[in-house]
Amino acid sequence: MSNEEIIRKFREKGVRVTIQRIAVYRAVLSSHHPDVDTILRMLKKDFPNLTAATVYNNLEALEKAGLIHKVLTDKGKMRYDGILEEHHHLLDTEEDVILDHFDEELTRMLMEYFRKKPIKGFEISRIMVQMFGRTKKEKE
Amino acid sequence: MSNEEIIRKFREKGVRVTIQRIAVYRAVLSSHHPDVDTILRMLKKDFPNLTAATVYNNLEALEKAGLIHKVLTDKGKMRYDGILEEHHHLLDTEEDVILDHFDEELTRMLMEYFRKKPIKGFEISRIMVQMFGRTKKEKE
DNA sequence: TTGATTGCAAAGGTTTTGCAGCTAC
DNA sequence: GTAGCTGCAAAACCTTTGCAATCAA
Repeated sequence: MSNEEIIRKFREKGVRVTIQRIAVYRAVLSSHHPDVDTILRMLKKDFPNLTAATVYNNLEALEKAGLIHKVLTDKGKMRYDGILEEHHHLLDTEEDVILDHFDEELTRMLMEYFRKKPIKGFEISRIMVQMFGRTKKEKE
Repeated sequence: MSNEEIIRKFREKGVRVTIQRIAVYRAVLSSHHPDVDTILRMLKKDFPNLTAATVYNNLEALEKAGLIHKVLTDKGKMRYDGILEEHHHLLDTEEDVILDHFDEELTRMLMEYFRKKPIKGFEISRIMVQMFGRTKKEKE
């Protein structure tokens, strides 16, 4: 994505443009669920003075603007996701594994369900289904 | 629940019985998604020497035994849930609050959905929907 | 008896905060 | 000009670990 494109996106969302913020955004887009430390390491080359505080600040700003999503690992660590596509999780109850599960039909069905049957006193912004179970062993 | 009942449950699951463990289990059952600190404070009266380490140990043991569930807040904090009945969660993205959402229709709809459209290579035993969003302020 | 649990203290790791100087708008 | 951002250091926070004494089975 070109810088101009990113800057346009930021402006659209009322997000201030700084080179660090653009870099953080790029880092999230270009890697798979990075955590803060990973992002820091990725950007240290270009921004030797960059610190965790700034990365956190920017991730928060980008998330508030709806440009990225926060994902929590099973251990409660923050990771970030630049793919805004809704997805769900398969959690292995024995092996501590989380798998992404993309299922547009499911997502749509749930959105529709809650549109018809809203929850009193709660405004939903995102729905995620967690399926607990076991990964089936494949015959070999 | 009587002590005898709890002890029977523990034995059934092969969980060692200690008074601290019983107390931690009671604390989870009797409160809403408590975090470790809340449990500690609840039990300090009766167990002045109780420490976080022991609470963590016991929560882990109880979770492994399937007697309670671990839930992660939107902020990545561990909370525990003693309700094993199927239900869903509303997670406040601002306030570190978890609300239970009982909705049999939703649960049934999802079970039906996955019965018709099973996930290849994964056997579902429990489905939980997490809805992230904001608790709406009531007009006063 | 022996393997698990407790409680204490300390460490570990992640995220947040305060603040002075700087920057985008 | 001013509200917001950066970078630094320190603090805050939550969870885990090591270990000696104790306890359940």
